[in-house]
Amino acid sequence: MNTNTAPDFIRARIAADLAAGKNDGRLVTRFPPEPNGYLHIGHAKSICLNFGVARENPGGVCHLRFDDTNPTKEEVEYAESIMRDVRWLGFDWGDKLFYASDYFERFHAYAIELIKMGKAYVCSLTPEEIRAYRGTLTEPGRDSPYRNRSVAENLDLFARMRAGEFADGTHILRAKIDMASPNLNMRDPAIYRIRKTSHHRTGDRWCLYPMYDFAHCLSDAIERITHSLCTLEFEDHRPLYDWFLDTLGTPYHPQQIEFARLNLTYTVMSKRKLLQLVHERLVDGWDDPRMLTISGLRRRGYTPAAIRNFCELIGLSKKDSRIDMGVLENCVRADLDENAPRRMAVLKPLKVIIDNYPDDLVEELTAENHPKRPELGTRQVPFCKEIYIERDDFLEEPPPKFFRLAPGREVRLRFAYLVTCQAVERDPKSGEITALHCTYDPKSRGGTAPDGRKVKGTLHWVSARHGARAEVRLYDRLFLSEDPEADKAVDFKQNLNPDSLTVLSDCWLEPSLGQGAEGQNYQFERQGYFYADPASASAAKPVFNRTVGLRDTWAKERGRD
RNA sequence: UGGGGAGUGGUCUAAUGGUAAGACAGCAGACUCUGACUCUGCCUAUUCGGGGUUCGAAUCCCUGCUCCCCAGCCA
Repeated sequence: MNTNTAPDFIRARIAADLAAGKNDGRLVTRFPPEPNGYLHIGHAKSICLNFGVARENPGGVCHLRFDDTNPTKEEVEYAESIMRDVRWLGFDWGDKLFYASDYFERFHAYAIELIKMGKAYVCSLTPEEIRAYRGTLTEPGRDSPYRNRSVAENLDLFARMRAGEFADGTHILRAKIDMASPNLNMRDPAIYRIRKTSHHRTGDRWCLYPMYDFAHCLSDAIERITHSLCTLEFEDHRPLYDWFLDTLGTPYHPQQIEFARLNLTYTVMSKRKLLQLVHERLVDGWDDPRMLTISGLRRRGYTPAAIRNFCELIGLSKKDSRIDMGVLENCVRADLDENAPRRMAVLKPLKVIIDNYPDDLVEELTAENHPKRPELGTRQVPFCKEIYIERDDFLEEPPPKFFRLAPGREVRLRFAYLVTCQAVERDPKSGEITALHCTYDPKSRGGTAPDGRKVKGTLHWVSARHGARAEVRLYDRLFLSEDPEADKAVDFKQNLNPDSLTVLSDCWLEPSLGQGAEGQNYQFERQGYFYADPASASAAKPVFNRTVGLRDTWAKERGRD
């Protein structure tokens, strides 16, 4: 699918490193999520990169490492969902599962080393004071009054911090770097803060926890990661990443390389905002099919292959960009077109009575499961005098180029018969069309007339006497504007699309779809791809989620008037 | 008027001093028992602007502009 064979700048660099014999020819990457939320499509890009690069190179390895250094935000539920999602996407970390929290003792030892070198100190300023001392983007910061505490005093204080003698926020351990650095990250950044919170893995063993900048580079070094790939916003953390490792003289010094994170139109990607949508119940949980989380996409009916292909297609660079949602949609269409079995389902039913069809006759007609893959076989679909067709497939006054059903017009019922509309039945009060009367050509069984006459329109249908009733959920984009976060003055939730979910509860499925379809992808012919919602398996009637509609040039044509 | 990044068709990505390529979108058509799929053709960039070096510049130099990130005891 991706015809552009040129490697991206990261793969090119890795290839060069490998060719130059760097890192003894090893290649080790890592995917380092914080277990503070569910994975989304943006993480998929990183997962495909890190695991992909490892898979592509002989001997390459990718670690899954939980960056669990902040117990106030992290939960096991998240860690579990992350593992499930990475696996579902088709990647395997083997026995390379790590937790930053497993290194807490080593981090602590490194911190003490820093103190002994005179490169770290306990600062007892309040958070507000620290901010004031930090200076601004254009003014240098000022040294903390605690900056010159003796090594002995720092050691003592740090020990007492660990022992739990101090309350949250009263002291932190800081690196002693340069309060005048133009890079704010270098103005004596925090290394350890006190958090009397129990951790999802270490319980109450610790009351002080390392900061990201300290923990991440050390974790990478401990695991002997060769290429530490992260997003652009960490670019100006790289000097700090390098400072810690150089200052401590770790046996190994990984290379951090940054790339642009994924943005998509009509959605938000930050975990913080997704969490808000979940907590404020604006969506139906992390796996709401409108969410661009991995679990949401899964429940929507996306396939791992489609997501992987998408990640490959969009490329990799350092340029801020926003990918059109249509690209993602095309990727599932492509996968499902090839792999999803076809079925017929009527979403907005209109009854059709075939007047010249025997009252009690039921015929089992043969329908192919996939037009291009005969090996996927056929199925039998019952046909009788009363059927449903799609309301949109009939128009009393058809406009030009409309070649579906209309009074006096003949169309084909897919895999069945040619029928001609003879009369319209309507509600005398409302005038609403309640049913159509048609006649069929008995000689057109299967869908072709022996005289070879052509009909332009083919409609899908379901037997009104045999079909299974179902609920179908149609999803539209979650937000109204391409970039819901564009206007910083407006809450992004103001941009939510009120019509992002449409529930159709009077849908009719061909009988083969009535039960046991959960977790299956189908194409409902002429409509789109649908996924039998596993979360609704116990509902009274089957529930199908629309993954994505078929490309609809007729709708486009209509949209022009 | 600090620091770090980035600017190539509508959108992504490639071309790494040798004369702008691919994909998606769009448009037109062919095919069709899915107005799908597939196929064909077309369209859109003198590469953010301005200078310079060079036989030759998207690539190198100078200069200007625009956008993104950084002032958490978040990651």
